[in-house]
Amino acid sequence: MPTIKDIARKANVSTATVSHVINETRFVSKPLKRKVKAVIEELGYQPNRIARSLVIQKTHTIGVIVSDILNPFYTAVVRGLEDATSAFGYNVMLCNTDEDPDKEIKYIRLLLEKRADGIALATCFQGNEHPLMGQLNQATLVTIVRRIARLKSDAVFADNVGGAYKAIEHLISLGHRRIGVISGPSGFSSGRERLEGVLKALNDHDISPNEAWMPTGDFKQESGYLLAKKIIQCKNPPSALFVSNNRMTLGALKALRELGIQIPKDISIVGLDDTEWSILLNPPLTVIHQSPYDMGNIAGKMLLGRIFKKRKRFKTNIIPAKLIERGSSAPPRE
Amino acid sequence: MPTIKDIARKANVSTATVSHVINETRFVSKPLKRKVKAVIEELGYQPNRIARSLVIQKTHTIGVIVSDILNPFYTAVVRGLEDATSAFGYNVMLCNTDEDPDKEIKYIRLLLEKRADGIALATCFQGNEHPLMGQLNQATLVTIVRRIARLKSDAVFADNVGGAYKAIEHLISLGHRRIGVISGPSGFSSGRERLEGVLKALNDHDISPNEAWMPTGDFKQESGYLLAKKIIQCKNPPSALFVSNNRMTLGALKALRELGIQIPKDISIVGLDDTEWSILLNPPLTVIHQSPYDMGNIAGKMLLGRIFKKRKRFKTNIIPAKLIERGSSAPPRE
DNA sequence: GTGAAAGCGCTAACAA
DNA sequence: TTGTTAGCGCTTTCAC
Repeated sequence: MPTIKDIARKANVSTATVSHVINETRFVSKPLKRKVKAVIEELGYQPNRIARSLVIQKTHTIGVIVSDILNPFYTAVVRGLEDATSAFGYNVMLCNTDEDPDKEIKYIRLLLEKRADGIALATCFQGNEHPLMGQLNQATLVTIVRRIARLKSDAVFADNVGGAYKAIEHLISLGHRRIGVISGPSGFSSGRERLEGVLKALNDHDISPNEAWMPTGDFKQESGYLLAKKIIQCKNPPSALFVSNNRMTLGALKALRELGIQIPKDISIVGLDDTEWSILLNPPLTVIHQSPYDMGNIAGKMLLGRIFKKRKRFKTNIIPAKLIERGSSAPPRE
Repeated sequence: MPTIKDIARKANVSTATVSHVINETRFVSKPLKRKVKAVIEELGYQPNRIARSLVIQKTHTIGVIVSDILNPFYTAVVRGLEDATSAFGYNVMLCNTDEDPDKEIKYIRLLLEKRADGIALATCFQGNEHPLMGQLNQATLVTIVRRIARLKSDAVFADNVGGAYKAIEHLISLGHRRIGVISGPSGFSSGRERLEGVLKALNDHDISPNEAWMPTGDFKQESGYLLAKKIIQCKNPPSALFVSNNRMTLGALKALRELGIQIPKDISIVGLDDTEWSILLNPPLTVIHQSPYDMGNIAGKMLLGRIFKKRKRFKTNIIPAKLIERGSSAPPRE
């Protein structure tokens, strides 16, 4: 594989000249430029970006860490990030943690050692701390989806409180007062804030929450399945159910189908996250849409902004959530 | 940011020794080792893998090029690839082409210049050639999903012929003889081979294909939508429909719903690719499952195999497709 | 057991 | 307008 030296030798110029015609970083006369380009073509020269990165201290690589790309929410986040950054010549390194803290640590270290120019992190650590806080604080970082309270960084989150509030408000406006909720782990800001929105909405309408209808899941399909069954099978089930993420919604819908529950006749359902299949269900699913693509896209832009301009103050960007009313929510039977 | 020299100086050893304790690549006495590690810890040293890559000529990076990660099929492929390679310390660079040849070219060049150790390519070029054939032939490459006939490389494909054959055979076994098919572009091996499987199955059962029921789409949702409408609205519509990829299936299902067509009463449906929502539909969707996760996983392993062992002969791996019978296919009305 | 130093393939300051 | 060369941060050969 030819190097810049081979090109220089064969074209009778210096490596500096070759470098400059490749990067258009200083004037080179027409004839020389032509000759260099011809030799590059002839030898099939491919500049070595590793060497280049070592010198310029930039890799044009962005790392993105999510729990699982198979979750369409994260798929969209990653796609948004890719679109935002690839337009500027950046590549994205995809890292799936499967909610495994060890994997997250491993990946952060790897991205740091590979000198990624930026990292978008949807952490799987619950709580306000992160074991790699020290290094993260020095990195070009944007935290996404889940907040790490003690970490100073740019951030992009969904409006979890608002989204959950809208879901509950919608059900209340339909006449429901017996409302079940499957929430997520309170260790995640997303879980905590969604529950907060739920409680706020209930409180604003003088409905006191019923513990039996409000179990906490782990954001995974299986727990949506199990908890939905539990809620339905309790002596006095609610007339409406809000499920606070798309995996658990999937599980809950499976449970309802198995139990032969009719939606929305027997129970109204509102899910969190719109998906490509929401509209295909019978009835189509009412959801809170969180705009994951936009979240990723904005995260990418914030990262680029920081890489280019070196802003000082950190910014947090809250992406609005909106209610999409479809057939799975209707007034209660009574 | 400290370098290996800083560590060496502070620990009173040579850079060679530091390097060797980091990589465990030659014996270092206990005391020295301890001291070096202490200094590394103290300064928060993070080895620079860019510099390392330049020397060892390995980046531990795999590039994967697909048309769109938002398509759950590719999501699964990428996830499988990531699992296979990350276990060996590799990172994956995600590249979405949106079926845009220019983007594909750009990404291949970029991956080559960044010296990715391997590339998994699901091309968007139709036909037997690839404009970057020369460079691809020298790269560590595995072609996936879509074949590039003239390219010599390892390969992983679905059994498109067999999958489509099973779909049609299933419908025939239910009693259908009026079978519609929405195929994909014949420029893609996936489109061509699926149609081949369809025709073979029809032929094996002495059914002559009806052109009016067998339009060719472009693998995108919109074309599934339009073509399904067209098929349903023709004077003499079929009693069963096979849709040859998941995007077009999504579109076709939307069209049927709009037209108020009952599945499987009015028409039986078989889709290609299982999805997380197939089972939630009413009725659940009968599909041909292609094991995209396995495809990605195997592609990753083949890449690693080639990186480690430098095999000489190329291998092509055909992943079997299987029929998953669910409620959307049933005997015809008559 | 350990160290000195060449070199991986580039960029860019400095010189001409 | 172009060339020389130091150095980016590592690995590894060769010497001791």
